[in-house]
Amino acid sequence: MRQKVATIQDVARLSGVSTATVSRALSHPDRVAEPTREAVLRAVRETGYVANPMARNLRRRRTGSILALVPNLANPFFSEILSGLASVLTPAGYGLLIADTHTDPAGRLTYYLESGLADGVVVFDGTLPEEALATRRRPPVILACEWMGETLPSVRVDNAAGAEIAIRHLHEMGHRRIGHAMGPAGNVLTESRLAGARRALEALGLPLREDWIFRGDFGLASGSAAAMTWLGLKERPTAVFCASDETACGFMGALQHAGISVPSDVSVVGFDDIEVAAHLVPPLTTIRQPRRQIGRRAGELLSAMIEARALGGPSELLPVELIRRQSVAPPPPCQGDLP
Amino acid sequence: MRQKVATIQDVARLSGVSTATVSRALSHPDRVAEPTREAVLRAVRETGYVANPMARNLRRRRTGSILALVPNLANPFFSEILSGLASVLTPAGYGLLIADTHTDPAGRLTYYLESGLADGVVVFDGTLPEEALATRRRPPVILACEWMGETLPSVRVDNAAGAEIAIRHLHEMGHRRIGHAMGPAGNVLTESRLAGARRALEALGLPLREDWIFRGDFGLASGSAAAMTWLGLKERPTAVFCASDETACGFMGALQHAGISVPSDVSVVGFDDIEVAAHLVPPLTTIRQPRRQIGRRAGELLSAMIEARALGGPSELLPVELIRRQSVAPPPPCQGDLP
DNA sequence: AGTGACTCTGCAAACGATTACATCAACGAC
DNA sequence: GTCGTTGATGTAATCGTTTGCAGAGTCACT
Repeated sequence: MRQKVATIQDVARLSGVSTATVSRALSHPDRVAEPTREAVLRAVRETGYVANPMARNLRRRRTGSILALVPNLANPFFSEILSGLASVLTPAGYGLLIADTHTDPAGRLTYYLESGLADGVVVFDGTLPEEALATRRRPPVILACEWMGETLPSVRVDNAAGAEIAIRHLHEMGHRRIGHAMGPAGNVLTESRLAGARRALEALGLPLREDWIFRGDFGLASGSAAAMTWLGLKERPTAVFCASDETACGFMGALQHAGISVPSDVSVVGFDDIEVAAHLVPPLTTIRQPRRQIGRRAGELLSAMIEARALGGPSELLPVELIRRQSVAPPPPCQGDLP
Repeated sequence: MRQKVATIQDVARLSGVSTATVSRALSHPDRVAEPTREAVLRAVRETGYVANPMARNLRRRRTGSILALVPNLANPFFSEILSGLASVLTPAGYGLLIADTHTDPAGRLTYYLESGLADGVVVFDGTLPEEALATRRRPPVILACEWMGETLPSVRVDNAAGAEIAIRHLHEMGHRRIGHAMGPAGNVLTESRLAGARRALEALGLPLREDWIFRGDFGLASGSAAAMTWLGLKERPTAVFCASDETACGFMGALQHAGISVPSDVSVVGFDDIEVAAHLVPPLTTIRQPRRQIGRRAGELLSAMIEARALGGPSELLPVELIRRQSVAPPPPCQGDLP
């Protein structure tokens, strides 16, 4: 029951010109005489003509869309970044195609890159095999948040620096026994936040005890799990730096459900500054990543690469910021410093 | 610096057959003789040939993608639904194109529908002008969560019933003074949750006082705002049913920051069961919407419509469920029932 | 009047696949 | 030996644009 849609031929016939002229009247208005243009536009209005994007793209050898590879679409962390991305891509004439790399079969990934399905790709998943992205005849690629090696351009924050700021803040508030709830093993963010935390602690002359490192995956549940581990500890850290806000939220929640008070009994710092952080009880002190801006810059740099037909381009490091809220307080007096 | 990619012609030449045979060997393997097929496949491997989707789609008169119109991409409520959607669309051979209807200019919307950019559309934004969707020569459209009139098929939950369940639960727990934190005006979800709440209250012989209705927009901030209003009330409801979990979270947070205790001083019920709800303090009692399943069913129904070349199709109502957690308790004894 | 220069438009060739139709060989039945 | 059938392949049209090239007209200047 699909209507037959008007083609450029119909418009040409109706306005008494050739299809070439119709095409020009629409995409290069200044290359066609005023009266002709008007006739064409009238015919366009009359037929309701809209150019077929497939045909156009085939001819122009482009696709008009950008592909975002997201590790897990269900993770709200990405939604705001995608929103920033869309806000710059749409005006630039690109559609945003989204694929979830965890639910997609792995082989599909190279397909995405080689098929010419997109004019450019934004990769949010640093765990993708690097060689998959190294394939030739691929469109420009930019990494957002996560990154790999030095080869591909990326937009991200200085994660290690963020971790250092978090640790130093806890130290300034008097904490000497500091733990860390990690992200997933093998992830660059995990590694560099851990490294930053470790570096800061060493600079302060504090040990990062192995049993104060809680393995996780950035998720809520892994925060709860860390809380359970914390509860079982004989010697507990008085503060925990969580590798993500979600984890911090799960951690605080589980602790409080168990009757532990935050920040009186234990202080918590997160990472990301997701929207809910300010509304938690207590409001979460955290390291803010400018997520919307990450999306925007990724989009801008990528369009520039496409424009320039370049496979490489500049990277960008955006600033992080410590957001002080109420999940951090001086450590409980009874516990004192380590010797 | 873009590599010249292999076309079907190259494969044909290399394997010594016609392009027709190459095409058949790839898309209808059983229609071509065994040895020929092998020769073709070998040539494909050798050249690294991947069919150009633009050309294929042009010829097949399809696009291979589905468009999701989301009111606000930054809202995590949608991420899990989109994830469910992607999980059924990808295996079915469709890409997921996403557009944010709030950042996109309005005119763009009709363009999206009429341009033939997508083989089908999932609309999450019930506030779109209905006539925009009524346009002819549009692809199949399905509404998810929100809905309009009776014309278009939709996948959603029974919002009014959900609201009734919430109210009845509060009533069973002893509450007689019940308020409601609304969603945005003019939204169908807002209307039907409000209507459900009102109906349940009337059935129980309880008034829904005007000053116990807090206007909002489903967001966190509007929850905080409702809390401020609540604090300023002379006569306060002992329980508030919030139209979304985000709002409930903002509401509880702000109340607790002001020293009010949940659920001892006031009980709260949310709507949605977003992931964080279980990790809040106290864990939030809420009405669960099967979000991932909403996405999945929307995808399935939409593919069926596309398959059948039908502009209409069945709607689907998915069940809601009361998730009892700890944000609801009997009302404080001192306040008693209304006369 | 001849000559560039310039503007506007049309012709027709891409773009890269799919597929209706034609062709041809092999085969079995009569 | 002929005919119809079947299966594999090739030929060429088609999808709906964009765009290089060329032709036609106009104008100004020598």
